[in-house]
Amino acid sequence: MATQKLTIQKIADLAQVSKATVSRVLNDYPHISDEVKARVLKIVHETGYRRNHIARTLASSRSNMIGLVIPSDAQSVFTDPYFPTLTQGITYTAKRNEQTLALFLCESEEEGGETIASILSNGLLDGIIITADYKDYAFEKQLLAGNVPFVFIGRPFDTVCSPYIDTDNQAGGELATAYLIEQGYQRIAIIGSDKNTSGDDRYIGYQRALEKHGRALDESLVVFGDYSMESGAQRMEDLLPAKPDAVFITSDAMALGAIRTLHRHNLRVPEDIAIVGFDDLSPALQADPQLTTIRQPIGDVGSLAVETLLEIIRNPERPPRQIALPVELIVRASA
Amino acid sequence: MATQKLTIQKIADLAQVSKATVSRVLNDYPHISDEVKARVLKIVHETGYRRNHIARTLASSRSNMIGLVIPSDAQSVFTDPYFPTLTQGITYTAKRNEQTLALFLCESEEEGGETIASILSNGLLDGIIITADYKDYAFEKQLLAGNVPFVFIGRPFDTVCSPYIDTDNQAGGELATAYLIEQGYQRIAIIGSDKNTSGDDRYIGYQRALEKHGRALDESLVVFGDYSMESGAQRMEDLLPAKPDAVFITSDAMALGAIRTLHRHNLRVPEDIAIVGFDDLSPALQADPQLTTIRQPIGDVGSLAVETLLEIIRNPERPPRQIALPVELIVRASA
DNA sequence: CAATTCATTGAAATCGGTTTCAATACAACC
DNA sequence: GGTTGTATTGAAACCGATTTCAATGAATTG
Repeated sequence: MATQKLTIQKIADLAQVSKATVSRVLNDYPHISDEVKARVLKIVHETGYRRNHIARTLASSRSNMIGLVIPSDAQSVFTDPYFPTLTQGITYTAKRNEQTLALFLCESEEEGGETIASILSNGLLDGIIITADYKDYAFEKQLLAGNVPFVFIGRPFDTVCSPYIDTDNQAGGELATAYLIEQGYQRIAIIGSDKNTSGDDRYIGYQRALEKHGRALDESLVVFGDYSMESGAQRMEDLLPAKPDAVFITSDAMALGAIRTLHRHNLRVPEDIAIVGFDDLSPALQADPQLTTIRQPIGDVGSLAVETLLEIIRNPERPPRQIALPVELIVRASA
Repeated sequence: MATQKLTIQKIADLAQVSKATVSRVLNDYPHISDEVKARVLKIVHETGYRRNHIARTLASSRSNMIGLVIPSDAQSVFTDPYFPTLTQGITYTAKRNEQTLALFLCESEEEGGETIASILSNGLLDGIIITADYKDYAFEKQLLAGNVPFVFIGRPFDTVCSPYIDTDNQAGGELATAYLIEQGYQRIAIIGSDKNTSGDDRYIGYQRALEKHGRALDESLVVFGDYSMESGAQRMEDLLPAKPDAVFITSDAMALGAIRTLHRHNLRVPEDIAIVGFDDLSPALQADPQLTTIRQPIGDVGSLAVETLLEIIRNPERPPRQIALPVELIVRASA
């Protein structure tokens, strides 16, 4: 079954038309007689011909290929269920739009810059999606200087004009905290993250909820980790002397770690300390008790990023869209 | 900073040589005078010129791009930390070899077939890596019929001649079971998986260890799940009437679920029932107590898959390599 | 010194498509 | 009937590199 190489020329010969006509048929151009169209399609079908992606790209300067750049340290891509979920949403929507997805993981800032430089200049990709959020973005300048469309996932620090898709972290923080207040908890702590914009926003939401309910901010109830399980365990340790009766923990992974710490101290969740997490990814269900948490539509963020990117590719003039998707409180057993 | 489009022709003009010469310099061909070489490189450096990847591919029919195909149902890619870890190893090694990685997730058998058909015929990829293991592979025939090099990850059912990289699941099963035997446990159960070759192999290892130690196989101590946390929880429930004092659970995620079931029954790990898992991915550390488990070098599997694939691409004649990487027992608190 | 080899370079073909431009044919209009 | 417009098609240019082939000149050989 030696699939001998089929080119558009061979198809043209078989159908007794020119290459140009075959190309037009395949690209669904108008002004082709039904007869010719049928003849060409028949041959294409019979032979199983498929256009060479590379040649199409070169000629049309549209590759139908987009990139996903994840400039993150090895550890978190590994551990954090955030990335698989996101990737899932992206690949799914990319495929639905007949886009091939290229994946770039970068382990250092420098490597990220190099990766982006190479993408910008080698003409392979129609556009790129970049997970931002936790770095002060030198990349943004680089990207704006190039002419490859891009969309950030998560709000980059200090961005003015770049398109991004994020979740509504402030609303999430407020929702979580307000829920704890309404449940009657008095000393509501937060384990936040000060390494990224989402962490900042969730903390802002926390503050806003306290304020709205006339509660003062108690600095001793505020600590910051880095979203990882380990940091959750440690920060909870730091928090115990302040005797909180509830904690808003800004990632489920940290919540998992925190619960372990509480168990070690023979404190029960939620009887002794209530917990609300953030993410609603797998750790939320793995926790014992299962977490009351804020659900972020991570998959949708990925989907929307692809759609937004494709829109920009098609219509580069449009002003950039900056979107924050709504979040939702999921009540389970931990609060 | 309008990066006006640089082509090899412009570089050639600037350096006052022909396109061909520039190409040779850039590809490090021999027989170029040092003087010309230096002149060209200087211009290239000054202008920041980079070759157009697409054009190179078309002309040389080498894209330096490989694909990773994951034909898996949505759920597991999402949940299972196996895939991120694997992907990590693959992207890392791909990058080190200056390969771009394209990612394809397929949610159904049919979609997988279509994806592979398209890869096989559109000339974009130099080769592909496919995660196998849990499907009876119609894909294998399809791949063998095409002329794109490939490597499987995990041993496909019934493969004869296809190259694959796997971990030594039989040895792992034997190691885990033997350890439990040596620790003096008497009624050693297994929660296996009968949906994939790795599950079969781990079960074979379990049987072999029993046999070597002169223990009879007790059917009531053998149940099968599907590697997921939920199935772990359920199968453990099924297992309790048989009163095991130790369980070899063939994935850490299942072990996590199983431990939850045990806790619900007020059974303690490892005092009442000891557990050995398999994988040594994040769930192993999230479990309480942390899992004694079999470490699979998943990242290495990914790396090796890339290297093997590149070797095949360079040298298609070589007979296919089928490799099983060694595993290792990691002793923690659960047994 | 003529003949041969070898390093160095450029012109042109090539990869497999898309797209522009011009040509033709046929219908519609004044 | 001549003019205009429009649908349909093909020839050829083009995308931006690599690679083949031939040409040149210098170095080596007999």
